[in-house]
Amino acid sequence: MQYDHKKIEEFWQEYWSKNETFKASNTSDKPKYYVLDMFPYPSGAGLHVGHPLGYIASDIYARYKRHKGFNVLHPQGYDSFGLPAEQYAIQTGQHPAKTTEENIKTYRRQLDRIGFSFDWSREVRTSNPEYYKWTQWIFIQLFNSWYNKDSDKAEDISTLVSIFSANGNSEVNAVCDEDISIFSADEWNAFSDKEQQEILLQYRLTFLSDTEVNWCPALGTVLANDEIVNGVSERGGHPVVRKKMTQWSMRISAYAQRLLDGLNTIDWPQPLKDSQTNWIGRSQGAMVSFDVDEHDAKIDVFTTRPDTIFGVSFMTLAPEHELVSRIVTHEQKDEVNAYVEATAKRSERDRMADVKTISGVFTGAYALHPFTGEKVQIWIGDYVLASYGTGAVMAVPCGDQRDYDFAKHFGIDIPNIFEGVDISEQANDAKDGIKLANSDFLNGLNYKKGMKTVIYELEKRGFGYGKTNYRLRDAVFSRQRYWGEPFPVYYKDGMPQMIDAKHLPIVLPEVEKYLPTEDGKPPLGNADVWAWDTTKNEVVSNDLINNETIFPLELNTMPGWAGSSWYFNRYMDAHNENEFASKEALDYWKEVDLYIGGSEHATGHLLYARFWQKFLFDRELVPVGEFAKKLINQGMITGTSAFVYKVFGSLRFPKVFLSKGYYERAKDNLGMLHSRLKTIHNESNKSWEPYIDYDLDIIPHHTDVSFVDSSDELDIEKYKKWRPEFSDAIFIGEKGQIIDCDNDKYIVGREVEKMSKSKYNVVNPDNICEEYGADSLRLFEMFLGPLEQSKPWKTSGISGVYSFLKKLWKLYHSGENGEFIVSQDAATKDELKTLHKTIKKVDEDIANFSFNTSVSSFMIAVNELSALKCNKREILEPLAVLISPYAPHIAEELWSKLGHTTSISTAEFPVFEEKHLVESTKNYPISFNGKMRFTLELPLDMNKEEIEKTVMAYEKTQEQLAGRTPKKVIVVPGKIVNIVG
RNA sequence: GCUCAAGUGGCGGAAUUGGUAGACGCGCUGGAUUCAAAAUCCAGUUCUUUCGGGAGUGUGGGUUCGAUUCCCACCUUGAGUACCA
Repeated sequence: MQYDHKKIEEFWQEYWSKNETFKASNTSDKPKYYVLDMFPYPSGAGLHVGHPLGYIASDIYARYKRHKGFNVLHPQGYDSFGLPAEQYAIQTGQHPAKTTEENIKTYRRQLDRIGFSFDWSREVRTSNPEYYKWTQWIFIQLFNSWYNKDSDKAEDISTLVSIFSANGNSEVNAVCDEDISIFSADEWNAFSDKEQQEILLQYRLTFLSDTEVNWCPALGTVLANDEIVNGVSERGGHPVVRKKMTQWSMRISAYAQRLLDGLNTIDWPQPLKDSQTNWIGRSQGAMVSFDVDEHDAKIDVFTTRPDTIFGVSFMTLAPEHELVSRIVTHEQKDEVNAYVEATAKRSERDRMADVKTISGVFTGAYALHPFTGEKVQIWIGDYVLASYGTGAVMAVPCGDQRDYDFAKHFGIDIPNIFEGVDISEQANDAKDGIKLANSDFLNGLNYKKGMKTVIYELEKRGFGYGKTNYRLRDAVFSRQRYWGEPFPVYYKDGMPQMIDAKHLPIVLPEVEKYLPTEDGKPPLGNADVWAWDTTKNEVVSNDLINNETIFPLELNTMPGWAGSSWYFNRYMDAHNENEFASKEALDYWKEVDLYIGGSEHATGHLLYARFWQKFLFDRELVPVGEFAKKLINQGMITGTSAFVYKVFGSLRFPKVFLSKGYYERAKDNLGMLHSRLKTIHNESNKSWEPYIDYDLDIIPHHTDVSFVDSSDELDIEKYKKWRPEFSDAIFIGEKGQIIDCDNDKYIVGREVEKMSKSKYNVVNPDNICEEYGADSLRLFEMFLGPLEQSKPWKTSGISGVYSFLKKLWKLYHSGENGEFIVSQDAATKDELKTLHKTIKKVDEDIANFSFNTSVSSFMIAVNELSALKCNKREILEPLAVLISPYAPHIAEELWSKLGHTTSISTAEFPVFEEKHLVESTKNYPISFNGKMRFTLELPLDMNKEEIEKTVMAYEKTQEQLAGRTPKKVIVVPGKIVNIVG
């Protein structure tokens, strides 16, 4: 019987699903282990071979952990709210739910075919009302919470209300909006309900505010900072402008420090930690107040270098700064206004792109230096950003290059406050080993001491205080989209009201159009039934809205990251209707032990999910403050695009394509190409016009990779069929001949690019499973290279792992007709050595996540066993278990042929015994290479003690020979023995 | 600009407490089998050589008996980030 991957894989996939082999229990004597993949967004294009890479890795680990005796939770689901389904709906009118449902079906079919050990009974979909009911519920919890800096955690809003009614807000140390006015207990109690609500909203962890947001007119929605790349939308590349809108925001800034601290407690990749650290952007320094001369105003600045305060020679405000209009002098007014207007017109993108140009205007006003009392000019300049710090800087031109450039450009003084440093060419931004000068009480101090001293003085004299600043902004949580979670919010008297949790979910209403309304409201503005009846507690028609009991519902929906910020907790108890997960389930599974996914989520999903987890932890809704102990970023599998080279120009003859080699020569020598084309014309008996223009060019075109074989030769017939407009084209081969019969080859150009439909380089895993089987696909994806690295797909390489599987099969199907034969004889030393070498390697490899090298050891093992003609049960049985995480189907098949009636996934991982390696040590020749290195010749059956004895004896000889005492002796059984002097 | 990661055959990649560089696979070459092809099996495959050797892990230095591995400088590539005061 031949190795029939199709039959085997179909059989076992059905078996697993029927027997619910991988269903995890929430109670077990075994230790728990939670392996999670980042759940996919089910796009219309389906899976390509790049997608399952991380899933295969996590599946191998999950299966391995089962063999090691763990109760493994390995779930999967869908992040099914998203923009593509909505845009498709806008174009076709098809409901996104329907598109999503269809796409999920395709995904599920494709995933099933690869043989994952997912527990599908726990599947979640973020767009299911049973799921987003709890997303809405968490939103309500956030609304009902405030951040107490004294206890350093989120607390119920009721604790804040009781403080207010007892003591007012002057003593409250909370993370809240800036510029909150102080009130007493009496004042609080005298406030109207609406006034109280307005104040509380400034403290809640999710709050409404008029924020300047990134508005994308083309998409009709607001985008978060991480959804914008180079000033255009990440999806679609549309321009983005700044716009003020009333939006829900999440007070993630409250958690800035804890999100930073938490990074030290989790095993995540360093680059990812770095980018989160960077994104949070903690910087330590001081706030300093400068009085404005002749005005009752202060300019607050944040600086990381307060020690350089005696180097201040001017101040710069952002053009948007609120003080600008107040302090500008009469003479400077026109100039300043013109500048402010000009900057406002420029988009963020222009300002970013135009870093080099120095621009700014003097306001005519002066600030007073807090220590010297000197007058310093106040300028405005667009190099100062309104959104960071206070929107104003104290400029120290000798210590900051931007201030330096600005001062040089406008001829402002550049006082030097660094001892022995030349600042005639550029600013000095070095800190170490430099002492301050011309700095009054800071003279002679270094950076560190200067910082301490100046902050002490600032605080003592009331000019400022030490401060830690974060770059992390509060996250805008509203989207003007249809296909997202509706807010459980209605508006009474203009104030947002939460719908009581027992009436959730608030289900997405039907709409006729998925576009924003004509008066600019979000798509939910199209819904007729979208009002809240507070007496019946249900969603009712908009026509019924009145002032008494029925109110309009929120028209925005939640962003994509809402549902993905807590889904890992839902898998623990996916069907619970009373809680988002039961306490028992949460206490049992606690957190994800291994999380695998792409690094592109570093400052999006992974940061927001940590934020929500910390919030839920504060409110004692989850038992741990970090949701994933270990995280691995799998690399991307890129495509290998293929190119044909089309001759282009105002040619009056049929289309011509050049083979790669000929193209390489012709592209720099178009004259040669021209005469060649002429010759070809003369030789050719085809009837095309003889005229050839000199204006030649060659353009590479993508061609579908499925028309190209492993040696990069193009199947011209297939290409012509695919592109009928080129059916009469002429193909010129490597040597410059017209390709007629078999006289020449057409070779395509190759380039590694991201897999994408438009580049025709997508490889579908279905086709690979069909031809080589899922086991081959799994082995090959691992074999391609290290998990974390991105690497190009090359289908030709798969033959290696495929023939490995065939060899393994043949080893145990050696009967005349290929029937299963297994020997009961005891294994020989060499056979045991092969087995145990493999056990050791595979065990280590999986523990280190270097899956690629285990595939190599499987191949070595099977090659060695084939050479020994070993088909013994004693070897096969453990070998099948070793291979089963990687190639589960063939492993199950062999396992059942060995007479087992349960799945191989219940088998124990074989135990490595070192004696099998030591005892089969081979002979090693001595080589004396002139100095201190020796390799010992050891007898065949020498054991460990004997080796050590021999080495000891040898050490002595060496001591005499070299006159030195050896420092270290390395004994590697089966390899070499070295003596190091 | 800054931060991080990485540079090893024709290709993907092995080799980490510093100890036989190029495992394993692809590709290629030769052979066996075959009418032929596919499949399979065997041998070879870093470069160079006067067949003794010699050189060799981006470049140049350093530490060491010994460096792909550690240190310094530089070059290249990739990723992230960017007027953050």
